[in-house]
Amino acid sequence: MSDLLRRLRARGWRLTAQRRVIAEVLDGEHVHYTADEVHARAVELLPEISRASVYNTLGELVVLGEVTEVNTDGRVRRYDPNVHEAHQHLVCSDCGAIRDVRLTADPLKALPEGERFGFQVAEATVTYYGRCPECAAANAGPA
Amino acid sequence: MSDLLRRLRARGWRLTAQRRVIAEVLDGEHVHYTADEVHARAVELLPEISRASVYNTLGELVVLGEVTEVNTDGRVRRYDPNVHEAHQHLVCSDCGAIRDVRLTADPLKALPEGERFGFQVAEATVTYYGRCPECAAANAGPA
DNA sequence: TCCTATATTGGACTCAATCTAAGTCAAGAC
DNA sequence: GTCTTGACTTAGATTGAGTCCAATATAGGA
Ligand SMILES: [Mn+2]
Ligand SMILES: [Mn+2]
Ligand SMILES: [Zn+2]
Ligand SMILES: [Zn+2]
Repeated sequence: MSDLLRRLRARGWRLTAQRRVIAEVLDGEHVHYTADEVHARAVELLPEISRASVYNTLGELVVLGEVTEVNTDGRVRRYDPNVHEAHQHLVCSDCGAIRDVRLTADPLKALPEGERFGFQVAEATVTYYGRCPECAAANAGPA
Repeated sequence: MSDLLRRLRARGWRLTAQRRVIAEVLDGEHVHYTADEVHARAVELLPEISRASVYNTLGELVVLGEVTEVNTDGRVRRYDPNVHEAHQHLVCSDCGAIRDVRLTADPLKALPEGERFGFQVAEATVTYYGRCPECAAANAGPA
């Protein structure tokens, strides 16, 4: 993701080894890692990288709009580098697996003016929940 | 919410002072309290009630389908007693205020078969984000 | 009233996330 | 190429929501 690094450079970012490694971990589509998962993968490439740097860098990437925070389980936050293609998420209610999905209708259209209460509505996130094929195969009954 | 209490009784629940008080706090529509907010309000009515009882009871109410968990900020979980009317949430990105909203289209309809990846999709949650009128009035610029 | 299965309690514990203070180094200036 | 400096990184402490548990209390049936 030297594309990302180039953009960050243009924004006046100091290109440190830690930031390079985090950008490399976040390279690839359809990735939704937690901060600790990013850290674990970053450590493979740069053993001394600290958790704080991972949190700092992820937070800055979110502010810059290069990554978005996703929370599908109400517990851990995940980081999604796929900001170029508008998409929503489909989550397995058993195992937590996450898939990117593209909708055929704009969710903002489903919120009528009379239900906006004077808000300047800017964004909608939609999360679908269901059982994935693997979990359905592994277990016929409920979780 | 003696309606709720009656239903819980029918389910074999013991009616303790703590559970009565929690049910009373959750009475009323359009309420989205955190566990600690429920606890703070419950303490007004029953000073010795513990945080553990609030968490236990909220968890049981969720399992029984009498309350739903809502997470709009990726941090704290909130508890929503409005399970009788299907609705979604509109959240102020400045102050976190939450409004219940009713949609004109079923969000499940917007997820085509080709984007379901074999999942048995059961549910969708939609959250809208924007600035509420109060925050817009208080501050013209961004947060 | 008594009994006991069930509920409550305080406090310790977990874990993600944030903060702190001291040390490090990228990159612009020369 | 070397110097300088403030932005960056680090390990460890701290916070705060949420969980767990052994001891204690009690709802409600016998
Ligand atoms: Mn995604
Ligand atoms: Mn609600
Ligand atoms: Zn699954
Ligand atoms: Zn607001």
